[in-house]
Amino acid sequence: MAGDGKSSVFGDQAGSAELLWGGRERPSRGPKPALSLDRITRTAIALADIGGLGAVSMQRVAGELDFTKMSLYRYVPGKTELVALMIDTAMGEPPAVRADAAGHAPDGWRAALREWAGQLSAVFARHPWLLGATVGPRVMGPNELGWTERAVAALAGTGLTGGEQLDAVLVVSGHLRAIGQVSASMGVGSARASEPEQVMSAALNELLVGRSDRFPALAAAVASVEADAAARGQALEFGLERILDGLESYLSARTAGS
Amino acid sequence: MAGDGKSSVFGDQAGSAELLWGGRERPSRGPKPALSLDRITRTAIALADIGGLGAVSMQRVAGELDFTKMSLYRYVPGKTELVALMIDTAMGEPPAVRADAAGHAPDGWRAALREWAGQLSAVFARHPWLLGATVGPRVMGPNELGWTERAVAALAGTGLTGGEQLDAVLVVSGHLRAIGQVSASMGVGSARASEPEQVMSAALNELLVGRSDRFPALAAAVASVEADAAARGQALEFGLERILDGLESYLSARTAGS
DNA sequence: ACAGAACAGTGTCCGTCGGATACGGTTTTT
DNA sequence: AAAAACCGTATCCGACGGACACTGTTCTGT
Repeated sequence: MAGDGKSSVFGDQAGSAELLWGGRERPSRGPKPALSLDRITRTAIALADIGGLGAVSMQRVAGELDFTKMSLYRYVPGKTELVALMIDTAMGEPPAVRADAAGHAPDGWRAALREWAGQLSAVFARHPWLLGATVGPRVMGPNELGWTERAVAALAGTGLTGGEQLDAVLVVSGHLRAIGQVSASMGVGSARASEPEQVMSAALNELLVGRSDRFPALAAAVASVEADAAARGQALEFGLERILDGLESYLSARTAGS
Repeated sequence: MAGDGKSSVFGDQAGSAELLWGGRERPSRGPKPALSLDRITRTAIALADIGGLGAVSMQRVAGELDFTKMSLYRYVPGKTELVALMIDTAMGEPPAVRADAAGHAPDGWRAALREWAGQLSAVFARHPWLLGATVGPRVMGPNELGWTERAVAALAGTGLTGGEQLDAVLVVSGHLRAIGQVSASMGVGSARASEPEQVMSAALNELLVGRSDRFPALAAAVASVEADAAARGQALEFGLERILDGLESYLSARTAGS
């Protein structure tokens, strides 16, 4: 395993890597394929957008295309690889970022990163299953890598080291994922909510009834949210701005010190 | 669905809520149960710790206990509820936090939150499947709620509004989850790594070979990490401190302004 | 032109999964 | 002692991911 010729950090996931990055030229012999990788992937994404990742099965995808289940395996080695393709396709090409001659964002790293976060957040909102699909080790595709590139590029001119740039991007994307998590809970149950805090506090509130003695701080916080309507709907922005604040103060402390 | 008598944000998850929070008194008639909810849950956790959530199936858990698969359904309504129990049990009781008479942490909110993060991070390291199990809407159990209570309590005396407290806790826990994600990738593939950045840059490096023109900023950042050994192993702390910095600067700006 | 190689899609089979149902044995209440 | 309640088991089901053998189609080398 670790001693074979083609050593790679990808391990058993070479199939995904090849499919995501490889050219896949058509063989010149045999009948023309009636399906295409792209069509399969997009059909699977459409199913996932409606019913979640659980609604995506080989037979359902094939059925949607009026084909047999096994025909899909001519295009995709297995479901794992299909999901990998779904992820990268659903991410889409990262939006182009404005940059000056030096490759830096004209409005500064903070605005660039903020815009990047908003766009990525919109992707998560459009494809909620992405949050569940991107847990655990996997191979990044070109689009996903492109998104990361954009974020790192926004931080490139700031004086942050390479490792710090990666770490910072991880913090921001982690926050977006966290927000996406609770946003994905929206519309579940009887209390229709439209904002993350509402979901959180609605769910928490029900649990906390009659138990505020066990969870006093939490009960107080939830009660405060329920009372103060103006405090709602800011979870994404609040967290993001706090992270950006933290980066900014770190940067100014660093430039002042050195 | 939304109009039935017992309206609840839990929707179809009443079973989990009852199992997690309800007393579950033994019925007085019939033979004594040979199993216990706790034994089943702990067996399932042990399986998940070794082979991930995918290694947990009803028959495997039952087999481990030398029982039939269906016997488990006397204790648990379904697998969803079993996983909910696994989550809350694996989280464990939140560690007690030192507090003074007013309920505030003696070393300040920053130290308290930092310690909380370290402890929660250790839980995620011990049970990596928790990251994958806690995606999507679900009912929080008493332990999970207890962890949240501790974090909110640490922020209770800071001047943050209730909603901001919840948001801040969400940011920190989101960061821990993000770190846990890439830490869970460790040991996959041939490159044995022990720190998040190493995993990230090792996986990224392999993809970036010969493609640095398409991803210049990323390639530069990764190269910098590979070169600078001292920059490694700080992902958790770096991100956490940045978040705490951001909260601190927000707090000082607020108290200065009002 | 023609044979054979390389390919595409199908039909059938297997093991595993979560779960429903029906049943016999056990313990307590009346 | 009878009846009710409960425990664990056996059997069955549909859906899942996937292996394999097979027929039909298309291109290539002679």
